[in-house]
Amino acid sequence: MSSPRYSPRELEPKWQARWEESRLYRSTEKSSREKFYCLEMFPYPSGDLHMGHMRNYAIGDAYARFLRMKGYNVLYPMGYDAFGLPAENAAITRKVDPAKWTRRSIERMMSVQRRMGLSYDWERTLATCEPAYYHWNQWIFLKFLERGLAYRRSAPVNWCPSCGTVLANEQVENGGCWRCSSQVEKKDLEQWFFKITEYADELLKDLDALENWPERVKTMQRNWIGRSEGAEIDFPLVGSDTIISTFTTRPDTVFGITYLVLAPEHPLVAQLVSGSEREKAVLDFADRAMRQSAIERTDETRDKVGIDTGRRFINPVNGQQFPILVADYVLMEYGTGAVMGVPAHDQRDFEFARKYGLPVRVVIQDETGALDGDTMVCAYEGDGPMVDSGPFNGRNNREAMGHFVTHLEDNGWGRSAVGYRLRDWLISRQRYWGTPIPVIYCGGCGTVPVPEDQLPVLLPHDVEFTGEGNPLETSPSFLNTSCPSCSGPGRRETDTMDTFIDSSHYFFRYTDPAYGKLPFDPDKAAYWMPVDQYIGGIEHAILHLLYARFFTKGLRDLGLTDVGEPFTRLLTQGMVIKDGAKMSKSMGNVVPAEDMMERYGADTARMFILFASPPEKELEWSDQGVEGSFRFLTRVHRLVVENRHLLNGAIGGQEVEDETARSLRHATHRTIRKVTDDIERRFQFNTAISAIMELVNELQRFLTERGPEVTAGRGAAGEAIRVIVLLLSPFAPHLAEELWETIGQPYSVALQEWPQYDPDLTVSSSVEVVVQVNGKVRARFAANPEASEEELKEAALRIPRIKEYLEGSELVKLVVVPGKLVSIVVR
RNA sequence: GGGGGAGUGGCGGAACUGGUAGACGCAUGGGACUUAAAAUCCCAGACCCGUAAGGGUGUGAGGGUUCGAUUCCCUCCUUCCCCA
Repeated sequence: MSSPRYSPRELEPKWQARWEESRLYRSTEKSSREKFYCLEMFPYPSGDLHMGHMRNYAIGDAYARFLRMKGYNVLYPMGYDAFGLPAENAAITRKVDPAKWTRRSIERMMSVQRRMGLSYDWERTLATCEPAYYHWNQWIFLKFLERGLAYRRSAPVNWCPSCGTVLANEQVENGGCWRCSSQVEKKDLEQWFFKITEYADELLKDLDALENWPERVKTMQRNWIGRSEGAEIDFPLVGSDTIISTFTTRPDTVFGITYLVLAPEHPLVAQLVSGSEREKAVLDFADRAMRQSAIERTDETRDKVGIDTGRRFINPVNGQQFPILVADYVLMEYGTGAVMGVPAHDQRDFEFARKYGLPVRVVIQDETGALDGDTMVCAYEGDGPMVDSGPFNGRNNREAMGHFVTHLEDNGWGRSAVGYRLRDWLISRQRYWGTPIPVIYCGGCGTVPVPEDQLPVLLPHDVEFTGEGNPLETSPSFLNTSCPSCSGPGRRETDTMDTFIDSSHYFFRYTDPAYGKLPFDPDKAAYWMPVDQYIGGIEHAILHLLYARFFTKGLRDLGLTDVGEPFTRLLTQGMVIKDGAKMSKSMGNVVPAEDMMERYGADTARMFILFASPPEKELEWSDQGVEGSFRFLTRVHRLVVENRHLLNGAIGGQEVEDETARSLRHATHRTIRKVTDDIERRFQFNTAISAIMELVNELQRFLTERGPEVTAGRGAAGEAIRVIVLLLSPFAPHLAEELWETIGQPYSVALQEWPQYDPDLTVSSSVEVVVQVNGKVRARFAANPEASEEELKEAALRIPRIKEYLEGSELVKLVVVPGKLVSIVVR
């Protein structure tokens, strides 16, 4: 019997066209089925679809297809995170319009995604660079402004000299720019911020309820938010009314304070030394320190440098006076920009105090009770009884912690306080290809928001891309406008928004991407949100996932949604590796997705990606492995085509079955159970695919044994074929669709119900039981799975080989695990 | 420096609740088919000793708990990620 070859090149485009034309994957809210929102992190359209993308989509699509067959009403959309630097750089170097460049890239990206045969509802596609989308960035900005969640202030900011723009704290990695790795500088600039710190506590607390997020992502977010409890303490200046406030997590050490250090940026520095003979020296020092990066300044291996201001303060708890210094290792961004020095109980303070000859005063003793500030060689950071601490002497420092705060509060010296590492989100970018911030500056009225009915503020086209400065400043038509308030001349804000704003609410927009009244239709969002399964790279563990959570809470507080957390379940996929290194252009080890599909077809590529590794782990690329997946699909294709006549008869149960047929049916039903469980509960596609391979092998053995006519067990074989096609359809949808038609079933395989297993057919009639003697496997025997402990014990002891082991020895212990093993201990 | 993963044949990986380590696949060796090759199909295989039956060793290293540990606990090594 000859059969047509498996030819993905013909078969895949054919089915893709058919799916599109029948609008097979369109989703609507009008359904009695339970909703499921499955989402992949949308890509930045660079034009190249790399293996990381492909892996992301192969996982998401398999899952979405599985859920549809399981009976859910699935929303599975795709869009493009289309603002950003590469488009603008192309404009500078090649003089192409960023909008055109981006549109072309999106088209290229989309065509590869279509070739993958992904089951997106393409009618919901969006691109964040479209005015219909970024309109809503501006709208949300205005609402945030009204509520005080957006504000402008001058602050020392991270400046990337190479990108020519400022960066948020989250976008600085190891002191470098997250995009180009250039060393980040500090600059004082007027910038727009979003007040994410207002939600710091909620963002932290709600992590606990995200049961289906990877623990490490939650840990990373917790560390990033960095909540710490402690106290804010006020220190009066000697000879002045001025007060310096510091935050500390160790109020129990206040009696050990021997100096105070200010950050070079601290606003009081200039005032403190004004007119004194130290003025010049201190200001010069501060100037030099500020020019260094935060990384250099806080490097713990490096010598700390400071300078005395000559001024002194009073420690309110004991009335003693100590010096105030300025030092480079204190940063203005953390706490209040002032740090109390307790050298006896903080190693950094200790090193600093020894270097500058500052006193070291022990207030917590260790177990020897012999700590002495003058002789100790390192700080004691442990716990113990308090000494030299007034009313607290003799008490344990940990236990007294709360009482210290009360003591401070009662005397008006300070208050309990909570500190966060999280800073407000700096959203201004001095770039063209982003969302214009909808604000106008008027000589008379000051900063005036653009009225809602004048949105969107569109990006102008009369701009020059020189590579220097913000291109928006070269556009007179954009720059010059009239004040919405007094109609006088006004000047538009030329900063654009951080593109992470675009990705902070796009998942709401998918629920109705054309909606014109608000960022999204509240009713539709109420139906679809939250996202039930989100899939993307671990690199977004902090940035995007934190911003998106913040926005969701912000939108909730605007009354647009009841949802407080956007993503119920999160899957972070592992990287794609080749030859032991991350697949990247710079490594030169990239395997282009398009080439893969050209050679083997989309189904093979998808099969290999899912089979080679579980989704969360790294995936080692192997060209030979791909070959293997292709061989498997070819084998399935031939097997089904050559045996399609078997489907004409009855399926299972309705004919006399011999033992071999019965065992094939068992294999079929156990495979259904295994594959379902692997996808649904374990999210482990590699083992699901292995299970299908095993069933294919089993079926092939069966058919070879029976010969082409298959007199007995036709039903069992037919059932296996049908099940294989169905189980395969989430992973290799084109081939499954083709084979489904081949075996005479109605279009489409994607609309079929996921096969169910018959529990009776998953129970085997016999299990192999292992007999261990002193922990070593010495024999095996077949037993009834229901056999009692007593029966198994007797059966094991009857085995001649086991008898030999027992001869001349004393049986010490015997353990029986029903259905599994008998373990015998002898001496 | 702090926090969190990971370490299993030649390779990717499996072993889900402490119960037969190495499923499935790749590569390899042997065989069938073929004039030949490709493709396909069948068989073999952790390592060591042994013709074999069988025995011993084995999940990064060392120790512990247990009748039994890839799985739990302690110490250490290597590596990756995050934060400094």
